[in-house]
Amino acid sequence: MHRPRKEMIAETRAKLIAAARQAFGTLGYAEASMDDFTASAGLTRGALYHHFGDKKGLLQAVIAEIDAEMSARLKVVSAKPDNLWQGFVDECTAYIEMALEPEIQRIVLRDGPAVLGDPSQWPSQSTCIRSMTESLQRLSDEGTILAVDPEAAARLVSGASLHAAQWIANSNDPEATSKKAVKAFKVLLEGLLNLTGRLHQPDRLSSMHPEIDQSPA
Amino acid sequence: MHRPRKEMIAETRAKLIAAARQAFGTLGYAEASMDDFTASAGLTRGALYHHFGDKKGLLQAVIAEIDAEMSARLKVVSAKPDNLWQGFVDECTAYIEMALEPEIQRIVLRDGPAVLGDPSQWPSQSTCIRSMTESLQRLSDEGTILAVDPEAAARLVSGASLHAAQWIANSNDPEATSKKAVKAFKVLLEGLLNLTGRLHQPDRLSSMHPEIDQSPA
DNA sequence: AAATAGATCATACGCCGCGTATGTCAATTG
DNA sequence: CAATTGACATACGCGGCGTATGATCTATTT
Repeated sequence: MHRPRKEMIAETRAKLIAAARQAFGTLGYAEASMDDFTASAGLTRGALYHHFGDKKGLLQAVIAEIDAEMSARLKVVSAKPDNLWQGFVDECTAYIEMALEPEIQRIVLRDGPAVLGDPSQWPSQSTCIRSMTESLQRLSDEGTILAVDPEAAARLVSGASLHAAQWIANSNDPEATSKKAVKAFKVLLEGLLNLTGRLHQPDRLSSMHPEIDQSPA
Repeated sequence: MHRPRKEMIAETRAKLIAAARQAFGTLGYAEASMDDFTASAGLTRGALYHHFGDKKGLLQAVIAEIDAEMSARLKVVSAKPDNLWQGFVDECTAYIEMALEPEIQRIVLRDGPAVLGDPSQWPSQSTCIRSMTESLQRLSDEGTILAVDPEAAARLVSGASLHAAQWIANSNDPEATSKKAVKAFKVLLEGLLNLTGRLHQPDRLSSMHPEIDQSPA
């Protein structure tokens, strides 16, 4: 039987990825010593070079894993409501909230781009963008939003979301900052809505961030 | 006379910053050898450590220089038109165009955050944000835009701009991508406008990107 | 004016981390 | 059962960084 063999290999890969993810997330890519975190997985750099080629390869694998998780979470969130627009809004909210997590900030948003180049080029990041793009495409077909290029809108919205998240996460008063960011984000998103003949529909966005106070300034 | 003395020191600092800026911009921070680029400036690492403490310190100085240039360019652009909104739009345009420059992408947008942490924390990046924030504050006072927190809006808009710029710069077809991005950006920005009683004013944004076709899809 | 102090920069040393080349053992294959 | 391949560990060398030390020059002090 050649099963335990394959399983051992998969386990080795998984252990390396897990150890690297931990090290990259806490120390950062540059400060994480390959000798150290491979040892913490009960292995050596030999295994690392065999499976991933080099340190960058491991980072790619770690990011791919994280991005797959993010994408899965987004898909669940956006598919939940029957209202498409609400699904999109929830997706944006979830996106911001994920970008608040230190591990994602550090590995995906900071070290990733520096080491692997612009995220819009990786297959992984495209997954999240594609998810958001599809949501916008459906909204466009439905007539809910104006006729803009869905991918372009997705990238702008995700860019705004990510910056908002980093701003919030590194703020002295994350609560207050979050309130301000969400309100402004709400206004920007309303720019996408097709309002012909129905000027203001604030309720559409009322559940952007349920846990946060939405009362006007 | 103790003038040449001061001048020599300033010149040394300037030479180090220039050499580092060149190396960081082309090779990237991690690949840039301190021995190499100090030598290219006719100096050694001794001078570097004396003036800037370490490699990070030099990066900070380089970024401060670049950011000062960016801020100056933005101030000029935004002050030119008599129309405040037009000034803001021009400022956004200039922001995107600067973010297309490889040196700024590499040093300020990718390596900077990875090495120095989130940009919203550095004094430098705040300069650009503050400039945009002030523009939005005036527009808010004027009643041209809705009452949102100016800093929040500035950060969202700059985030969207930066992502758009990176997307464009790394695209296979930058021309086409730019068209799509600008149109979507236009729609989002219109979300900020206070449209009470005057629903559509597309001409307000007509000069977002004069060199690029603005015709509808 | 001689001496002292402090600043500017170069030189020299050691450490650590990465990449590669090599070795070893187990598992698969015929 | 011999041969081969794959999975990992070990060993070596190189380069980069940081620091400690040294040399030179300038500005003050008396």
